[in-house]
Amino acid sequence: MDIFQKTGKVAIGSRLRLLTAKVTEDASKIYEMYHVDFSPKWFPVFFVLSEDGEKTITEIAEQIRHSQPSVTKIIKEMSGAGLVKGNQKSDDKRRNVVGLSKKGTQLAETLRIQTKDVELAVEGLMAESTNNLWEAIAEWEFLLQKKSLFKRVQEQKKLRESANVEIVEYEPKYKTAFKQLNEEWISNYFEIEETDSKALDNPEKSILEKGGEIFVALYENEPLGVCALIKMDDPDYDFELAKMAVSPKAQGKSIGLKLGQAVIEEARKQGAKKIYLESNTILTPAINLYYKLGFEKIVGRATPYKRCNIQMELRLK
Amino acid sequence: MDIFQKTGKVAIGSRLRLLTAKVTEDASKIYEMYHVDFSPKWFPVFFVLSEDGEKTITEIAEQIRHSQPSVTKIIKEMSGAGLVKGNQKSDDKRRNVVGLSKKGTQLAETLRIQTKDVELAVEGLMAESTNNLWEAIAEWEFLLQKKSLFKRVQEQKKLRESANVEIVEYEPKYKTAFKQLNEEWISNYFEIEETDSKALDNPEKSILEKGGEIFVALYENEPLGVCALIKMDDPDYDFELAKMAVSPKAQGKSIGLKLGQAVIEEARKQGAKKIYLESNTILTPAINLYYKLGFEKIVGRATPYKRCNIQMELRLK
DNA sequence: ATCATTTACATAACTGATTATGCAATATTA
DNA sequence: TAATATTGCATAATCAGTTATGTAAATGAT
Repeated sequence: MDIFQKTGKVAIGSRLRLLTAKVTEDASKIYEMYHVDFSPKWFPVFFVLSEDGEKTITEIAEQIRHSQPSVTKIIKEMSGAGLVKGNQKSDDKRRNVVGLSKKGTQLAETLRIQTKDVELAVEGLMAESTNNLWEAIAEWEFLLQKKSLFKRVQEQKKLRESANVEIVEYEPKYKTAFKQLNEEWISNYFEIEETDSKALDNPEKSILEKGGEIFVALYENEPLGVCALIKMDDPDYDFELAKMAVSPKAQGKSIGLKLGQAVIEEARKQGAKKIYLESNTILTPAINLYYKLGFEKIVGRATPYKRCNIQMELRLK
Repeated sequence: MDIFQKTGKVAIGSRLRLLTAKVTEDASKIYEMYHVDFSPKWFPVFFVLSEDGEKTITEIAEQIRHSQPSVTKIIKEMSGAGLVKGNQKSDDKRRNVVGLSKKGTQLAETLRIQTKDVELAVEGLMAESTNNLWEAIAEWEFLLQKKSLFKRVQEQKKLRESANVEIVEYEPKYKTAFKQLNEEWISNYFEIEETDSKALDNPEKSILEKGGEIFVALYENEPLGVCALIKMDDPDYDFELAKMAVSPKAQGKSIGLKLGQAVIEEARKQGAKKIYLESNTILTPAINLYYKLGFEKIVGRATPYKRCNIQMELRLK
C-alpha cells in the first residue's frame, strides 16, 4: 500500500519532493532526446533571457525566484557552453549584464519546438486527470502567500490548545500560582511595588473578601493564567480588571482572552456598568487584548502604581 | 507578472520545486514551534518505524521510496538524537534492524498531536482551493507510472515530426539517396551481396522498368527513407516489398510505417492480391513493422539472399 | 568632501537528496 | 563443497539548490 495513504497529508512535502524528482529526472532525458546540450536547470534562466534580452544576475534571480548565487552559477555554466555572454557594457561596474550569444539565440529556436512537445505532453496528463495539478499549485502559491503554512498550523495548534483551557474560580490551592505568575511578569518589566505585594500575598483578604473574584486558567490541570475582578470604591466604576498574568510558556493558547471574557461575564452577572483597568503601553499584546475585549482608553484618573501609563474602561450594556 | 504564466507548463518541474521548497522550509519552523528536536526529513522514516515496529534499512527505503544510502544517513542522525536503536539482534548479520527507542516512542505520541494540527491546516488549504493538490499529485503519480513523462513527450515529438514526413515517388535525383540509405544498414548488419548492388546501382532498370515503384520519404525536403515495390515473376505473388531503408538519424518519425503504407496502397491500386517480403529476424524493429502492416510469416520459398531467414506475405482483400 | 551605507556579485560552506562503488555475509549452483 | 552470484549496507562522490560572507562599486548623509 502506498505510504502516503497511511501518513496522511502531513507528508505533502515528501510527496511533492518525490514528484518533483520524478519530473526533473525525465526532463534531462528529454533534452537528450532532442540532442541539445542543455541542462534542465538552465531553463528558467534561458527562458527569461530569450524573452527579455539582456538582464543582470539579480534581475534574473528575482524573476525566476532563485537565489542570486544559483543564477551566478547557472550563468557560469551556460557561459561555458557558449550560450550566453556576460559582462556586457554597463555604466555600473558592479553589474554583470548577461544576454544570449548567437549560439544561444539559435538554440532558443530549437527549444521552442521542444517546449511545445512538452507542453502538449503535460496538457495530455492534465486532460487525463480530474484534478488539475498546474492550477492546484498556482492556488497553493497564492494561498501560502496570503498566509504561510506555518501560520496556518500555528492557528490550528492554538485552536486545539485553547479548547483545552479551562477557566475556574479561585481556590486556596492556587494561592502560590496567583502570586508567582504575577511576580514573574511584573519583575520582568518593572519593579515589584508595595501595592503589588499586599494584593498578591493575601488575595483572599485584599480581593475576595471585598466582593471581588479571581479566575484561574487551567491547561492540563496546571494553573497557567490568572486574572482578578476587584471591587472598586468609586462612584464611576464597579470593578477593576487587574492582576492579569499568563505564563510565557502558555503563549498562543488564547488564555488571556478567555480570562478576560470570564472576568467581564462575572462583572455583568453582578450588574456592573463599567470596568476599569490600568496598564503600560510597553505591554503591547496586553493592550491589544484589552482593546479586543472592548476596553477604550481614558485619561485622568489617579493611580497608586508608578508603572501605569494607560488607563482604560469598558462600558457594559 | 508571474514567470510561470509566461513559460507555460514546460516549467512544471521548476514550479513544483519552488512549492516543495516553500513547504519544507515551513516544516522545520513547525517542528520548532512544537519544541521537538526533530528534522523534517526524518519524518517518513520515523513514521514507518512507529507504525510497523522494527525494520531493516532497505525495507524502510523501499517503503518511503528513498534511496538506501539516504535512509542509512537518516538512521544515523536519528540514532545520534537517541530516537532509534540500530543493530537489533538478527540471524542475518548483513542486516541492520532498527526500531524506535523509548525516547522515540515517547516522541511519537507528541508528534501524533502535531501531525493532526498540520493535517487540519493542509485540509484548510484544500478547502480554500478548487483544485485538490493532494489528489492531483496522486493522479500524476499514477499516470506517470503507467507512462512516463519522457515517453509522453517522445510520443508528441513523433506525432509532430511524422506530420512533416512526406512520401513522394522516385525521381532520378534520389538515386544516390536510394543507394546510400540501403548500403548503410546492410553493411551495418551484413555483407553487401551481388544481388544488392545490381538493384541499387540501377533502380530504374532493375525496378521501375519492370513495373515496380520506389517511394521516397522526405523530412524537411531531405530524403531519409526509401522503399521499393518490385514486380515479381511468380504466380503466387504480384509484388515484393524490398529495399526498405530509413536513416538512423530519422528514427522515431514513423517513416518506415508511412513508406510501408504507401507501398501497400500502390500495390492495391494496381490490383495486387499478395505481397511478399524477406528479411532477417535480427532486425527486430523491421519485423515488428511488417507485422504491424499486416504481413504474416510464411515458410519455404527460395531466395537469392544469404541474409534472409524470415519470409512474410500480406494478403490484400 | 568624506565617511557610512547599500548594492551587485562572487565565493565558500552547507543541505538533502542522489548514483556509484566497495565489502562482508548469505544464498545458489555446478 | 567450492566457486559464483546476490544481498544489505556503508561510504564516497556528485548534484541542484540554499544561506553566509566578503569585496568592490555606487549612493547617500553630514
